[in-house]
Amino acid sequence: MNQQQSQSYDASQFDRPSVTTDVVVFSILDEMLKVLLIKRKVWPYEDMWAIPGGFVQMDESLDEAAYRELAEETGVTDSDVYLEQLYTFGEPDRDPRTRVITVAYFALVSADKLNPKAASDASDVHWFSVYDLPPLAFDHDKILDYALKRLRYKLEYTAAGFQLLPEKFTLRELQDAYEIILGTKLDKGNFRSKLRKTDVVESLSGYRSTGGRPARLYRFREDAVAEIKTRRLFP
Amino acid sequence: MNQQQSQSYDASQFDRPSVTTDVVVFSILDEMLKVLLIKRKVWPYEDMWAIPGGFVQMDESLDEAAYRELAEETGVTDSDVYLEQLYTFGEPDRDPRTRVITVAYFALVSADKLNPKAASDASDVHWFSVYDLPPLAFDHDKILDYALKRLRYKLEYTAAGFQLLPEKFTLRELQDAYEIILGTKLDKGNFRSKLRKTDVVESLSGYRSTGGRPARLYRFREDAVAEIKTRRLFP
DNA sequence: ACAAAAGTGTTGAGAGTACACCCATGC
DNA sequence: GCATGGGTGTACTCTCAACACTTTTGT
Repeated sequence: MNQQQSQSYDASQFDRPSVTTDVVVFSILDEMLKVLLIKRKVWPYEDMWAIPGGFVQMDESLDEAAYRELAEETGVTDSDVYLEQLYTFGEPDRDPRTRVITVAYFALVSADKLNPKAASDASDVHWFSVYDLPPLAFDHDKILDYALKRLRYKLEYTAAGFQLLPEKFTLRELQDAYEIILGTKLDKGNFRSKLRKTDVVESLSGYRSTGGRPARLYRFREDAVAEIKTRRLFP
Repeated sequence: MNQQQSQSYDASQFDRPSVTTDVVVFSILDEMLKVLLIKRKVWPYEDMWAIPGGFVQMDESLDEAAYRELAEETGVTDSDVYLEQLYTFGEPDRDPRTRVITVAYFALVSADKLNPKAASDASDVHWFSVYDLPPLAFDHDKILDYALKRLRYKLEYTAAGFQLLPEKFTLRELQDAYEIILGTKLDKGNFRSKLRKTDVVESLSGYRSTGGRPARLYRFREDAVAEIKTRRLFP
């Protein structure tokens, strides 16, 4: 049945799937890459952890639905966050109750933007290290795997990682964030020289005292174009 | 309303959106990058061109729905084609009839795999050059833009482009395909030397006669890992 | 012999990487 | 002074990109 031939076809008389948006929320807490999960209270998968999400309302776009879910769970507003559509999961049997198609998003939130409730350890909301995850409801392990892959990929060729830091930060803190997410050590000198070339940060007048020499504070330049040419397979 | 709290929430009593899959089918015909469009016969957007697609059935996955649509329009089977989920479009007013959420896919099909009907110029099915498109129904211009961007991007760092060629091909034909899609001239020597390093093709015994020296035939190596490390923003 | 297209090699510029060294502060 | 972490420079290697060159066919 083609959409193009459907004037005489009244779709409303047929079964329609439910559509939800689920948001994989990442943040850096306690020097670990963590993800926000919610404990289910009801069948199915009762008492298991799940990615926050909910039904898309008839009058809101998918992005709006995702922002709404994100705000409900973390208290962050649109401008404070990086949100990107990830993938749409639609296996017929992924939810035993009914056909549910889930448009998954992933979000990067700076720890200092989280509201107290989301940052606290309520029994039904918890931040888990991505290296120490509990069993997850539905196919949410698949969604989380996918989100983590995309986050790492994104970080390697864009400046999205800045969304995980407070507005002012030192270069060491920035490098730490990258190392935590990518799971590798980076060279200090090379990290900084490349950063200088790409013009994505600007130095501020302030300093932050550390164990040794105080570190200059920087901030992200809003107008910076922070995408790098990819190395191509074929020239 | 959270999915997690929805045991007592019977979603079926609420309105649900319709969900469709639309497939942007690319092929190389007459040495041009072309896309398959279908002429609408009914309101809305009557007599305008549109990307082929249709409703997702309750017992099929999104991928299956996309494959089914693709087969209906082109006659190609699963194994002959590259198909990838693109993005999900869900603005509330994108279809004036009812709320429709569309999971868009893009496909690469070799011209020699197309069945005669799809390859012919029936009045309601037509291959358009991506540089000479008619006005499109719904938000299909946006979908097509997005698909083209992703196709080019994909081609630059994977070997997906092979799906657009017949099984046996010369290196010149491969380079032509890349030039057509990317819209730029490539250097013959560099193209070939990089290809040699990456081990994605193997030479066959046959030759194809051309205007000058005959060209050796090659085929794509199924087992080849054809993804390249991207150049990273930060080292 | 010459045109046309296949196919290979060379070379300078710039990017990537490892590592050494200097600087400013607290104790 | 010296430990600690911030900050910079250098030198070697590898990739990129332009272009010149050789090879094999048809006419």
